[in-house]
Amino acid sequence: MGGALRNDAREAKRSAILRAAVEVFAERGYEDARMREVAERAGVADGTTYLYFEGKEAILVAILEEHAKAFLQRARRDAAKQKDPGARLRKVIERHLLSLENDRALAHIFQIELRHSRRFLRQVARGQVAEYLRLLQRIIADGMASGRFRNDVPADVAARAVFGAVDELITSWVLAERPRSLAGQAAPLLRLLFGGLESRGGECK
Amino acid sequence: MGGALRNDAREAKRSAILRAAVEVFAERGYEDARMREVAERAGVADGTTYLYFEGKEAILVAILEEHAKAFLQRARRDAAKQKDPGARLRKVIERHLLSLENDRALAHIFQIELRHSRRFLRQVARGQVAEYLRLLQRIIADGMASGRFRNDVPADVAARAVFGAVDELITSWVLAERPRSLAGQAAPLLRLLFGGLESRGGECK
Amino acid sequence: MGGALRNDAREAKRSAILRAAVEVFAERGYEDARMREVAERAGVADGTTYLYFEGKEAILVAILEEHAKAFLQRARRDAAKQKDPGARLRKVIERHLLSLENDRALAHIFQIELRHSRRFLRQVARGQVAEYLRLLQRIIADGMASGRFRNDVPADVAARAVFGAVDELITSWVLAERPRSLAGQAAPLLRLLFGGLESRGGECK
Amino acid sequence: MGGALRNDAREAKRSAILRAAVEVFAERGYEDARMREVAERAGVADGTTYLYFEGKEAILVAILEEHAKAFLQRARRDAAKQKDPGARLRKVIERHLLSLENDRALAHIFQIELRHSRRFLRQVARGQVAEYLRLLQRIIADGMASGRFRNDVPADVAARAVFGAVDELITSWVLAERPRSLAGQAAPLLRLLFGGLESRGGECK
DNA sequence: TATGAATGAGGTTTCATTCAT
DNA sequence: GATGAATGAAACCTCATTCAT
Repeated sequence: MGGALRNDAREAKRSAILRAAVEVFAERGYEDARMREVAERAGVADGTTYLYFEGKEAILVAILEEHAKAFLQRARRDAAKQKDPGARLRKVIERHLLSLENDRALAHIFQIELRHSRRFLRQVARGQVAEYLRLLQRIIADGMASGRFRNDVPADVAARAVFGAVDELITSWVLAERPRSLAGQAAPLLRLLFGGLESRGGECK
Repeated sequence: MGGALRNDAREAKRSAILRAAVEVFAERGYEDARMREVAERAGVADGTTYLYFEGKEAILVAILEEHAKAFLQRARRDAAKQKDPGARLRKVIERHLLSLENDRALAHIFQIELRHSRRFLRQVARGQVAEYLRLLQRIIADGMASGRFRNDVPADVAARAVFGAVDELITSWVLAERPRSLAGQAAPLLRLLFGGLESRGGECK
Repeated sequence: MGGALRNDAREAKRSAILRAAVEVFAERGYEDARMREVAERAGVADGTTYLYFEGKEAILVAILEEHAKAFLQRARRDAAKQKDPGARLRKVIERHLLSLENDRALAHIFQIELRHSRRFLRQVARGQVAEYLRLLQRIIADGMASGRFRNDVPADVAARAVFGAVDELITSWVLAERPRSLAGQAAPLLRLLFGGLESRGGECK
Repeated sequence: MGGALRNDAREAKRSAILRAAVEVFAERGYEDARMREVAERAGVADGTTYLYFEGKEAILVAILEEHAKAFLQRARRDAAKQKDPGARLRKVIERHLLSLENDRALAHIFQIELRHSRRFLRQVARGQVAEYLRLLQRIIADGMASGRFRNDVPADVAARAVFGAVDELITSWVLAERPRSLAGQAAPLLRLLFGGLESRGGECK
């Protein structure tokens, strides 16, 4: 019980450090962020951060994994609730946009700071993205199997295209001085992704 | 004649430095790249790089601007040759994919190293992207005006979605250990972008 | 108690750095002095010096201010003990000569290294000199008021002349390969400053 | 004759470089002065300065030697014209003050930039000062021998005191934002140097 | 467990000087 | 002689990380 309490305290401190890091990384950028400032803002001493994380980059990794994991869970749960692949995809994309619109500092980390170096991207960030891409790909493949989605495009290419489109919208939003609501762009984006650019000519009824 | 270096000799040295920088930046990443190595590989002394560029970041900017400008020019010229907005868009996207597939180190710089920091992105890189987005948006708007493209999606959202989809494919390719041909992915991507995910159901015969 | 360093330990380290700097600056000259050597001689790591001082020039300023302040205090206290302006001036000058004779490395800094640049002189070093000149001027003005000193010479000119004479003696001493005792030159210098060059002819009995 | 002409041209270029250096050194300070700016202002190419001087410091030395030599010559000639040691000393000091008041940039060099480092002072600048001190000392010794000057002060101490007093007045003037005429301070300074600080009491009628 | 003072590696850049033309 | 492009040595300082307390 004492252990549980101490575990709670430990967890709280860990969270404080992570949250402080999200803010500082978003404000100054990862490279220009100072561990000292992270520690200060978390209300702990410089050295204490190293009792919770291996180092600066480990904090970045932890931010990524924690949020990515949570997002993927929610996305999977959302998807599971929908029968139709179209609805599933829609739900996931909406979740994606909403998750980041609700936390701009975190969005900043995800869209920009996590894309620093090839090494980092390859070893860490893309692991989570790959996971996400697999989810998208599975939904799309299901849609293809059911005849709902076209099947003359490889599912992995489609998944990456969908991800890229969503991702770019979010990056624009993060970089904009006066961003327009992300959620508001979900509908047109989905219309586009589902129906494509071309107008469905009158030849079809 | 004094020391007046012929302009083409100067230009050759400048190019050598830029090319060396592309390679070193791609190999080690911008942050881990050493100016010494850039100079060495360009076959000049350390200080010489500073006669041609203000500093390390200026080299990154020069790489961006030089290639982005050239790409935009080619893309505009390509587009101008096509009457149909659909063909125009297709041409531009193909050009985009091909340009980077032909120079993997450069692709690396464009997809990863140029996205370092918010400051850099906002002030420099996104300037070029914005230019490119405007080109896409114009083509799409034309297509909408002519009835070729659907018009229930804002042209700027569509442009960003298209750019994002292409961009993500390239990033995957850059990060892949054994990348599949980019050009080979152009056709399915275009099919998807033009026609959307949904199968044009049997209702249309 | 955490890492709270006792104040005297901190003070000791600060002093060690300052003393090391006095020596290195005197041996190599400020420009040729290496921060690494200062740190080494102070027995701390390179970076530690920057925990105590903002930078190299800040160390030079600290040397100046610390010693100048202490000297001025002693000089004022000395002066206060004397009733007669003549005795006051004598005391201050003797103090000035002795202070530097006792610490040749420090004298070197004061006579030479602190006079580097116009900027430095104007902004920093001369501030302390001005303080000292004001002390001299006040004593001289007192002497004039009391009839002890001639009053056909502006007190500020007299103060600068006195300072200049003392200063030059010290500089000569600092630069000499085999310097003669500075204190030993105090008496003749004072005789000269008080009585002037001209012999007080026999006409005065 | 052709050689003479070329010599003139050579001499003119040498002078241009020296004058440019005086200005740049005075404006920026020796350390912050750029050889490029010296060359530019002299109207020659960077490398050309090295055909006339060994390097940057050699230019500083040349400035010193040229002007010091000329000054010493004039001072000696002035002195030779006067019979009385008092008048001789007065003439020399007035010449000293005037020479520098007439060329503030040069005065800056002499009072500040030439006092950089111990090495420089010892090896170069002080050589000229020593020469000057010898002149002063000789005059003073003459005055002592003739009974004009007191002889209870070593002539070399007196010479240094006189030099120091004059030197300090000039330094103050160089550093002052709104300097008062130097020549105007000659009379009181001389009164002080000759008569000393003490009022020659009424006992002397 | 927490602290925070201390560490020390590491790199961009400047600029006096050189030398091929 | 003149040029000016090229050279390359050299050092201050930062800051992630450690570890004695």
